[in-house]
Amino acid sequence: MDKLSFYDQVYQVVRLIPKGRVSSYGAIASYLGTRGSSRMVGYAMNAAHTTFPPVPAQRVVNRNGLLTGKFHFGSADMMQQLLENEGVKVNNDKIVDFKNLFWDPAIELEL
DNA sequence: GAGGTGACTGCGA
DNA sequence: CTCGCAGCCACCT
Repeated sequence: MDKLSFYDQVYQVVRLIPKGRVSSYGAIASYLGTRGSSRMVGYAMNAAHTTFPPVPAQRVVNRNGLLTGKFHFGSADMMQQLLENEGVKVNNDKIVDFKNLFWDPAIELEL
């Protein structure tokens, strides 16, 4: 726990997100016990592409299911392409039926 | 050591 | 309903 940096904790949780599912920054932050630091989760994603194996950051979106960080993938359409490739429908940079595809580690990992 | 940044969130007007 | 502001904390320069 304490041996891993906050980033590493975020990376591991994000990598646990099943294919075809999505999660939110706040959910991950809350699971890590830093609900108030939801920004840090997003910030961690900033370095996600520098880690290996790469973190499926496309599965992580904001509380509204909006692809806020799409621009950080290099191309604005990249994130949407990746999501659709996994079976997640995206419309106007927003995940379709987000609440249904939502994956909360605090609940899923609790079982 | 101190300051600035940020892929968010929640509440208020 | 939409827009704006403040809080939050780890990492970087």
